Amino acid sequence: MESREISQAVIRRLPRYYRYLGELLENGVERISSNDLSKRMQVTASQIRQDLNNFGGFGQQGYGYNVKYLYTEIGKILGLEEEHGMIIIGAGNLGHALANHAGFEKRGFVLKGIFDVNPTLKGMTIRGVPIYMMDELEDFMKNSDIEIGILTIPKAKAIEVANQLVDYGIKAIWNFAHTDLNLPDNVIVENVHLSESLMRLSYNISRYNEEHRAEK
Amino acid sequence: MESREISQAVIRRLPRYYRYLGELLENGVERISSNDLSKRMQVTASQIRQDLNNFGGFGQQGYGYNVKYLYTEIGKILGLEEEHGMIIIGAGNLGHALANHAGFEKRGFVLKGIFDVNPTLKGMTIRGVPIYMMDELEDFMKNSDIEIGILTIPKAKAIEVANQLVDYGIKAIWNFAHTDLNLPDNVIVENVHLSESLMRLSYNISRYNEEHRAEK
DNA sequence: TAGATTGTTAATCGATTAACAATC
DNA sequence: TAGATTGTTAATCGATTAACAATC
Repeated sequence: MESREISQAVIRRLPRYYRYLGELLENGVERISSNDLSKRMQVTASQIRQDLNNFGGFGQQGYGYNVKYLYTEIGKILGLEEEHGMIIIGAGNLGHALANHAGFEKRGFVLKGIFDVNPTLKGMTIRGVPIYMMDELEDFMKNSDIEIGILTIPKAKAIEVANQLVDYGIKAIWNFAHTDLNLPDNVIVENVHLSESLMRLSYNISRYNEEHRAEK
Repeated sequence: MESREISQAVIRRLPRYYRYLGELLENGVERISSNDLSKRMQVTASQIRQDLNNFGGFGQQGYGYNVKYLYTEIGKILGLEEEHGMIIIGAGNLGHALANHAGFEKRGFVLKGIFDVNPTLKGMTIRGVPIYMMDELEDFMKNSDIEIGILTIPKAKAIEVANQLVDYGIKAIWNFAHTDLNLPDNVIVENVHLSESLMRLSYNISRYNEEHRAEK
C-alpha cells in the first residue's frame, strides 16, 4: 500500500483547479503551464506542481499540462466519475434551493429523495424528486443506494437525524446545520456553516475599518 | 500602530469558538478552562490559548475564562456589535433561503433589500424586505447604508454586478457564484462555493472506498 | 539540438504543539 | 498558601516556496 496521506490544504485547492481547468477547456485552451495557470489563479507555480504531484505526474517537461487530460484526471480524483446518490433532509428554503440546483447532477450527484416532517408537503416533488415523510426514511434507505445525506434542518434535529442516517448506513453527510456532528470515523462530514462564513466577512470589515481609522 | 497581522487560520476558527461559547452560555456555564474547551471542540488547549492571545489576555491564571466575557469579546472582534446593512442580488431559491434566514439579523446583519431582474417579483417582499429591480440598484445604494452585497446569481452576471457594486461603494461581497471575483483590495470578498464543498465530500468518499478496497 | 517546463529535492516560512514560569 | 491555569517562549511539525537537474 503506497497510499500517502494527502493534506487537507491540498484537497481544499483541488476543486478550484478543477474549476479553472474546466473554464480553460470551455475556452478551447489545449495546454497550460504551471506558470500560466499560476497567474490566473493567483497561486504560485510551485504550489501547483507540488499539489498535482501528490497524485502523479500529469505534465510533460517542456510542454506543460494537457488541459483536457488534467481536467479529467482531477475529476477522477475528486470522485466525479462515479454516481453519488443523495437525499436532502429538510424541505425548507435551503433544502429547496439545493434541490433545485441542477448543476450537481452533471457532476454525478443525483438527488433521489427529499424528506420533511411537514405533512402538507407529502407527495409533492421538486424538480421531479419526491418529498417523503421522515417516517419513510428507514425503508427508503434500505431500498435505495444513498451515499450522501444533506442536512438542512435546525441543529437539534440535525444531530438526531445524523445519527439515524449513520444507523441506516449513510457514507457521508453534507451538514448545513449550525452544529458540529460527532459521528463515527467511517462517516465523512463536510460542514457548510454559513453564519461562520458571514462572521469572517464581518471580521474583515471591522479590521479594515480599524486600519482606516488608524490611518487618519 | 501595534496591529500585527492575524493569520487566516486563526480567523477561520474564531466563529467556531464563538459558537461553542454561545452554547456554554445558554447552558449556564460560567467559566471554562482551555483544557475543558479543548475536549469539547477537539482542538488542543495550546491552540485555544494561542489563538485567543492574538487578541489579548481574556483569561485568568488559576481560573480559566469567563464564558460570558469571552463570548462578548469574541463577538466584538468579529464585528457583531455593529450593524451591517446587506442586500441580496438574485431572488432565486438561494436568495430566498438567505433572505428568510432570520438568524443573521440578531447578529447585526440587517437585510435591507433584494434585487432581481424578473419584473414579476417587483414590489413583492420576503420577510418584509422589498424586492427591487436591478435598475433601482444605483439609487438604492446611494440612499441606504449598505456594507455587504450578497451575490446569488450565475457567474457571468456575478462578475458584472460585483463591479457595479464596487463602483457604488460596497465594502464587502458574500459571493455564492461559482467564480472568483477579482476586485480591488479594499473590497472584502468571502466566497461560498457549494459545489467545491460537495467535491471535497466526494473526494473523501472515494478515498475511503479505495482504502477499504485495499484492506481486502 | 535548444528551449521550455516539469518533477522533485532542499530551504524557508509559518502554524501548531509542548513546556513552564508567572500569577491568580 | 497551594493548586490551577493562563500567557508566552521554545521546539516541532508541516506546508509553501525556491531552485535546479531531468527530460520532453
